[in-house]
Amino acid sequence: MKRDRIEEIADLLDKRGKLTLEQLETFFPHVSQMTLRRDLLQLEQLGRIIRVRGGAMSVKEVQKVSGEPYAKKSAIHTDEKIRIAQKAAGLIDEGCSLFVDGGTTAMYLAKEIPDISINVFTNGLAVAIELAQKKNLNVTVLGGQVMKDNLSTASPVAKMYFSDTNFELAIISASAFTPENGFSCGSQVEADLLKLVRQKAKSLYMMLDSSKIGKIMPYTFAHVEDIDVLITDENFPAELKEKFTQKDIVVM
Amino acid sequence: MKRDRIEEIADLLDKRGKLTLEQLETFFPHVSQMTLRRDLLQLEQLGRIIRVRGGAMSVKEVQKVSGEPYAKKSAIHTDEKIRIAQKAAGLIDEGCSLFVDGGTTAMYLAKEIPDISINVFTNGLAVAIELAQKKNLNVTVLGGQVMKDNLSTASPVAKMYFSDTNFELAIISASAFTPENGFSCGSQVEADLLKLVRQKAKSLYMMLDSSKIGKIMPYTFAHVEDIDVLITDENFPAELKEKFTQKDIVVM
DNA sequence: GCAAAATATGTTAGAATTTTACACAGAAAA
DNA sequence: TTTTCTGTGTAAAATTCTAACATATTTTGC
Repeated sequence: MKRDRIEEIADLLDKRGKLTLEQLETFFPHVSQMTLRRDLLQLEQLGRIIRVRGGAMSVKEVQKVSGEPYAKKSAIHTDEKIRIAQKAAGLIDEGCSLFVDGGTTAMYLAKEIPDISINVFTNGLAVAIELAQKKNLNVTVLGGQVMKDNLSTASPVAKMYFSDTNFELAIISASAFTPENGFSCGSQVEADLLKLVRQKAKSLYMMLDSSKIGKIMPYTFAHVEDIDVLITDENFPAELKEKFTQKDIVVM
Repeated sequence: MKRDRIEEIADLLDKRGKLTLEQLETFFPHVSQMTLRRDLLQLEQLGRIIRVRGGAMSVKEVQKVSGEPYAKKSAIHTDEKIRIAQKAAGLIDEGCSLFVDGGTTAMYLAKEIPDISINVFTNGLAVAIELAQKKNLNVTVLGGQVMKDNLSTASPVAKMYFSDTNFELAIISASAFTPENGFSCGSQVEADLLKLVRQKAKSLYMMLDSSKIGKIMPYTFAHVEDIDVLITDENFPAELKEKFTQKDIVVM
């Protein structure tokens, strides 16, 4: 219930841009002001809002003024991505080793991953930082040249890491998808890395919000039959779902 | 004069991200707090900053993804560290390759590093993200297990990176220093990494704020004679300075 | 299933910040 | 020169925030 309330506050703030504590109290009459304050504090620590005198405002609101590449990108289709991330997080079992990519969807996943004893490998700096907050979790970041647009690393050197590391599960996301061209992204080194991940992981879960369907990016790193589970939102077309389920791929 | 002051405040905020009123007062000792408040109000109305409790933050800063427990830690001895970082940043030439560690002092250095064409290697995630904001600069992050307390990576695997990379200069900082025990830190893998850096770099610059003098941490990674330049603050004891200059080490 | 621990919440007092109001000085305008 | 306006300073008042503790609720470990 706390989690729900905090999500609701974040949504409200994203919608309204700015809210005073007084306003928040009318929205949540059954909890005390202090609780709302504490909720705001948490949201601030998550980086989703900033607290100002009297209340708080959403980070998105601030970003309207000027657009930093990464932050801006992660502002679109927030709700879908969070829901997808929640679904994905539910599939993670204690004790497992998994790979998570460095995209914006993965960032939401990182926030949803429970604080249990698991090993996570990632090429995303922001993802790594988010995961490092959790006590029981072990994070390893892949080294390499930092790509400025999405704050993830990708380099041929990353292969070296994989020679000594193992993970059962990889949860990754794509920038684009069509049935013909498969899952694709905009960077060749990233595609190379993800191909490697695909080969290394026993299971491959793909997160794909429906806004990416029908788009094609230059580098394909996986096809329909390569994945085990597709995690998406309600707007995912039924006829496409067929294509996956026919190949025994779970769509959720 | 009012216009100039307001511009200066805006610039300061863009650089530092966040300032308290108290800090602003030390920057502008000749005007009253109330005047500064009024300045901030104007900047807020212009959309350039956001006023938060205690002070204000630049709009740019809000867009950052940075990790919070880390941010908290970096609040102590801020002013000294910034001054040290500024000195260090002044020593960086265009076109060079350098290594920067992942500590809090390094974080300030990252903010001060000019946006020129250089290659930077680092094991600090927050440092890497900060540097990734700069267009002309090329950042490479060392992979490895993420240490939760300081958001940097350290792993034996990092050595692999060094086989193929070269840098003339390393600017690093220590958690503790005594003349007898040298420069030390709290993590063995980090110490190993820094030793490697020391060997690899042609020049080694050490940032050390005076609060760290006299402390001893478990793992020493460098001694007095290993470094080329020591960058410190005004409170650095004169008798210690002797020890360095005797060995032809520049203290600044 | 129970006890212990951890987490979440409520209540208050006190601290800190911000605002308001008014006074004063100096520059610009009449 | 006088008046007006802008910039500034001072201090009290209003508001917001934090800290501390008490209580409830949930989770965890056995």
